[in-house]
Amino acid sequence: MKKGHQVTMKEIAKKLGVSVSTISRALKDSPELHPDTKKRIVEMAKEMNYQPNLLAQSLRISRTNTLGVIVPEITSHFFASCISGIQDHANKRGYNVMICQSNETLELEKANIRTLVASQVDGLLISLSRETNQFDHLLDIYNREIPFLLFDRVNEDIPVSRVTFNDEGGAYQVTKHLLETGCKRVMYVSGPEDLYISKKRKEGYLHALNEFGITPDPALVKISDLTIEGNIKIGKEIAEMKSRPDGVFCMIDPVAIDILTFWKSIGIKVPDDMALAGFTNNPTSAVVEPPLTTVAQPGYEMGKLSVTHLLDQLDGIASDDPISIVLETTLVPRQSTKALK
Amino acid sequence: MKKGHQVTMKEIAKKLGVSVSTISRALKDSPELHPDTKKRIVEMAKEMNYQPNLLAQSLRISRTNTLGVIVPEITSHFFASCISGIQDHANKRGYNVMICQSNETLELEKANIRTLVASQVDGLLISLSRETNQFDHLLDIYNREIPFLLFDRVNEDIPVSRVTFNDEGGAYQVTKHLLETGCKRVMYVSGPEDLYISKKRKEGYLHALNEFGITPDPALVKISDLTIEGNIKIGKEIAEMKSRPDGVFCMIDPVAIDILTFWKSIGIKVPDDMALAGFTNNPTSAVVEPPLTTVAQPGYEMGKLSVTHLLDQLDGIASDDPISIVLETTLVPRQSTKALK
DNA sequence: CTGTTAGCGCTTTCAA
DNA sequence: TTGAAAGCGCTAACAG
Repeated sequence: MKKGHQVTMKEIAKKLGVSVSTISRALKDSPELHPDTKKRIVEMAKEMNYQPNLLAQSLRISRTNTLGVIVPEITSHFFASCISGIQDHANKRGYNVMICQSNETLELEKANIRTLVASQVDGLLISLSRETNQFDHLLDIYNREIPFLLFDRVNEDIPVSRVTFNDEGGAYQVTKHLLETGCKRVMYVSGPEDLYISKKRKEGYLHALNEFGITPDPALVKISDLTIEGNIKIGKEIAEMKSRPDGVFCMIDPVAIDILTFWKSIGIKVPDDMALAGFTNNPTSAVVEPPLTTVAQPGYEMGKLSVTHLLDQLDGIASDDPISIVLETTLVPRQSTKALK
Repeated sequence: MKKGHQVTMKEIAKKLGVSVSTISRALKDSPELHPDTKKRIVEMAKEMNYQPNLLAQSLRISRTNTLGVIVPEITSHFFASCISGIQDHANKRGYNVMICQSNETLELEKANIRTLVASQVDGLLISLSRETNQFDHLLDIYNREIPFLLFDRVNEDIPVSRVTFNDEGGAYQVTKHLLETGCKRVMYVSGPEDLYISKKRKEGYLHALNEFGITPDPALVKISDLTIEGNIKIGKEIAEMKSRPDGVFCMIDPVAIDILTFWKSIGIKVPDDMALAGFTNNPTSAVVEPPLTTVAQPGYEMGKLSVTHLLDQLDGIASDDPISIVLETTLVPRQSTKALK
């Protein structure tokens, strides 16, 4: 398919018998033009349906007014919300956004960075893939002074700004809630151990246990690979334990939901047999039966704060020194845990 | 923040004392270069961490290898899946993707088109907003010969390719299913009437009724504005009808789920009091209680087919003549409708 | 085998 | 008040 030709300033200039620079000036409403010329040009531009070529502009000023975003996957409601927040607020400040997903692989994450950088984005907002356990690609763009920050899935060794939730605090809240509603043996189902959130949420879990004077029991920490099969496997293992926990806190909602579904199929009652809680507050968590106690993470807000901070840095409103923005989470108690007495 | 300077060919050239075009040739592995020079250049480029400037390349060849995508909202699981399919397969063919959301408004849809066109995307994949009831902006890009197609939320008056589901067929399947499982009075809860899918799904609904020799009852068609409040209002109206339907088919899952939740709160049992079905097969529909009978629409597949067709047209593999691609849907019977005898 | 030149569309000095 | 010229980074036709 031949792409339709776009009108250029040159063509308007020829049609009107003036120079290209005059067109340029007229179109950006320069004051040093004769009103008549300006009027003629503006009208002609409209008539010919002229649209500026952002590519050319960007090349000239070496700025694209475009930001790159890399998320593990777009179909996750949480990341979709982040993207939404990023996009709305980037647009508000005159920026466009290019979105890529790493599909949770290091390889694609690297490739995405390469393309976005080649596309001359003015900055990057990155949420790391599950696989990302080495950071050369990030240090590389850091050394090349390409402005970027990390959000949600971050790493603490890269000297750039980070936007995270208070994962430790959220996990503390929900574990405490389980303990307050009568659980004595609370289990933590984690994701892969080198994930930032796996660690942070475990800290919160341990913190709450400690506060209640409970010695952590290694048998009460399990690690899922976060696939459906992996989650169900954990559900099964728990069901078959000689001495089961009476409350289970899962690192993310999908784990809890998979376990819940499996338990229902084998007749385990939640919360009577075991209480269950998740983290993230996915839309799904509200409609399962029983509705799942979880911790709300405002994704849109995270996106908004992230992009705002990065643009503030780009625009010189904020200092270039890395900062850490921590968003608070909110406990959402539902029927999958018992009520407070 | 000052953006780090990107190495250019010019700088490599100066460092090596050769001309820029030699650099260019070496970097694209031109055969007409002395192997030594080539080697020196490639090594130096690597050492200096050279990355080609896609902007400059694009400007030169008047092609960006970038596609624009406009969806009503990214946080919908269905559209997120479409995007995922689009992105994966665009990348596979060397294209990047810029995604925008219209937030279901005509105004943003227009603005998005403007930006994407100004950014010189090579083509557009558009799913119309709910508000879109005039089409000047589409005719405009059509007249300007910018390649694009419509998917899912389409309009039949624009002479471009369309990718849709067999909405009529899916609605027929699910209505038939309700009738086969014993319902006598099946209601259709539609969205706004000028929505393409509202119409198409109604046709399928009427088709099934007709096949079962049932005269459509205007009291058995309701229209929701698709907000939570609107959906609940419909749920309430149904509950208060003197002669209720015994089966309700909702145009999209969220409507069914909102109604289900409301009904549960007032003690109406599904499917015993009334059977209920949706459309789309949102992840949520599988985990509500009872699980919702629905019609599966493979979003990823739709994205994949859409982008493949558009790229085929761009690459001259497919004809420029508009075609209509229709994807089949699958009935997913679950417990919110009674079982077949 | 390599350099020179021109040009993609636009903006911005510098001159007139 | 307007035009000419240079340049953003890259490629390709043309010349050597």
